[in-house]
Amino acid sequence: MATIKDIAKIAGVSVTTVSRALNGYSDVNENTRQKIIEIAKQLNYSPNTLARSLVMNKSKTIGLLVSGLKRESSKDNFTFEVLAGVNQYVGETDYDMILFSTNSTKQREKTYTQLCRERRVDGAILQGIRIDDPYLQEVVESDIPCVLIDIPIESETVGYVTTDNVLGARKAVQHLIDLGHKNIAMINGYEFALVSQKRLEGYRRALLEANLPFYTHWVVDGKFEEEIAEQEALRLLKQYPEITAFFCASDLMALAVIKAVKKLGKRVPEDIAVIGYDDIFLASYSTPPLSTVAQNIFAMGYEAAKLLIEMLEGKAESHVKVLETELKIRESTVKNHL
Amino acid sequence: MATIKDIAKIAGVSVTTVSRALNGYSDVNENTRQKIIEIAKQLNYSPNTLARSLVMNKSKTIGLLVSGLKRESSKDNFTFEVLAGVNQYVGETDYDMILFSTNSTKQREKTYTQLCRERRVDGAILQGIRIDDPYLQEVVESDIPCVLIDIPIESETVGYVTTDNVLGARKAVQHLIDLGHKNIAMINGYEFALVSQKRLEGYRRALLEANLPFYTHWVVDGKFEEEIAEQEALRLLKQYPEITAFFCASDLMALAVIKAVKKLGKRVPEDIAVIGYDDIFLASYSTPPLSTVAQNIFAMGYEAAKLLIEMLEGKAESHVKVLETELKIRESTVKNHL
DNA sequence: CGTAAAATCCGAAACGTTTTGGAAAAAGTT
DNA sequence: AACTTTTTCCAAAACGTTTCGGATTTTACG
Repeated sequence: MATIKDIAKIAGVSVTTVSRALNGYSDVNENTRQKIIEIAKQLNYSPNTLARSLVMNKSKTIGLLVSGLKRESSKDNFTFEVLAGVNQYVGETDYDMILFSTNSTKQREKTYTQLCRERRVDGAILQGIRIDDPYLQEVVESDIPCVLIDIPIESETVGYVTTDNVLGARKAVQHLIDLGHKNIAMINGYEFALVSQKRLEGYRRALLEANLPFYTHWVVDGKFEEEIAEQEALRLLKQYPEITAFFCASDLMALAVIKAVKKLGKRVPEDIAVIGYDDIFLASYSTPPLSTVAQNIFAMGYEAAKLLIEMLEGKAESHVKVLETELKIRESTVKNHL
Repeated sequence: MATIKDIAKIAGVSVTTVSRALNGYSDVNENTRQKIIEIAKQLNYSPNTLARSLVMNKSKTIGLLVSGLKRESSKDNFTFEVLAGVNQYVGETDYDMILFSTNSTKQREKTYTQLCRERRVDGAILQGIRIDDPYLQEVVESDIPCVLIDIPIESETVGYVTTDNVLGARKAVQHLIDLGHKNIAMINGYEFALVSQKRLEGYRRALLEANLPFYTHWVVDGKFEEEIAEQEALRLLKQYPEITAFFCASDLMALAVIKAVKKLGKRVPEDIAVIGYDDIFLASYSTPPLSTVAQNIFAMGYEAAKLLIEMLEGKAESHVKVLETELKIRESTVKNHL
């Protein structure tokens, strides 16, 4: 493979000159520059990024650390959309992206930090890492610039992007209240998931604002799993027949709740209204189509990449970005809506 | 960041020894090795892969070139599953993976080959590249080892993994024939898509084997798009009322066909049977659940990565892998199945 | 004890770039 | 003609690693 040296030899100049010519420095004669470019083209020259990175001490590479890059996670394609968003922005720059999956064998042997340092990534984006993951702390405390998705930690070298989960949940519950519901249960996700805490907060706030009582026994964790959500919904519906609406922390769980409602011979939304969270692809295809709080996950990925690269170039004003959510009203809460 | 030199200085040995100690060579005393390892640990040393790759002339990196890493492609998450599969296998090795998306701005400026050569990937996996993409030829003709997904090109340096699309289609159509259907239309994908050609071939073969006539006007291209598929199905159903079944080259199109059938006031499967291809997530959730030909896309990614790395290590017996498909019979062809 | 063999170590070159600090040549200015 | 300035070029060092070829020390053995 042709190197800068080969070009230099043929052109009869030093490697310095070739390097500077190819990189557009002004201290090389335009004629020799053209000659060099011509030769480079003929030799089909590609710069060796490895060598360049080594001497420049930056790789123009960002690492994307994701958990949940497994088969099952194609249901909610959160990870995929983040990935696509990151990829989109990265593609607009001269950075490349290297993908580390954390549920691999490697993870157990090497920490995220090690992976990043070995590959000399300039920065990293972390997605789907659990808040109690010991390695998370390690990355955050390292000097590797990184931006987190849905985890609000901020420092000199770390930023994050998230959506306003409190507001999102509030809007959802408010929508139910506006429809006249007074007895609204919540199927939450996972106690230690930050988004769950936030969405619970939004649920509570909405009730409070409407002067409705908040019952802790009407809030259950579905662990983001369909089966559990279905069981819990069945239990709640039997135990508290006064419940007329469900707010669920994920669409998948909301779909499970609908299933439960149907099993009891009741109708959605006439008897029980159900609203989800995420706006996964399935939501608009289900029967009835699911009302939900849409997050623009693609945008989260895009903004995360943008933020990270701005941080790397030292031109980030803020280290945090909060995106908007959108209430999508479909027929699981309002019959014949549009 | 600590280097091998720092370790050498502290340990009072040469860099050579440190290198060889850390890499497990046998010509270093076990005591000094332990001392070196200890120091490395204390300095929190991580080897610089860039430097290593530079001198070894291999990067232990594979490139994943995908098209279709865009927002819309989350419907059929083909790309995602391939990615997950590749990632899975790569995670089991000491390789890492760098992701190139071809629908980015960069693509227009740099060819795939350039991207690969600059980043010095050892090999590449190509997914979703159109068969008439001029850059495809370039990669294949370059000396970069690569494996293609669903494109049967084989050479010294290129292999591929695919599923048996002819057989898959044949099984689907045979299933319809077994149910007593004699007038079966096909909604195909895209003329230049290889899978479409193969599936058409399978459709034709199944008809032939059953001594049923093959009408070219009963085969239309839906371009893998829902709207087109729906329109074409409507047109066919009106024009040829004798049609009782549809074989579709993708699940999304099959769902669109079901929509069309319903619009005409007919029932699936009683009046019209519909079978798809892919087994996307949505297929099992639709009403009625969609019969389809399932491809294990995750496995395709996994096998692609495996094949590539075997090729890189020089231990690949064959350069091609053909995976099986599975006929999934649901209620869009057989009422009350199970 | 002397020598052969084995064990342990190391210096230096190499990988392909960028960059620093000038040097040489050309052009401009009195 | 004698300078200054500008333009154009380059040698050498540096980045962090691996590896080749050999040197030195220790051990084994007669």
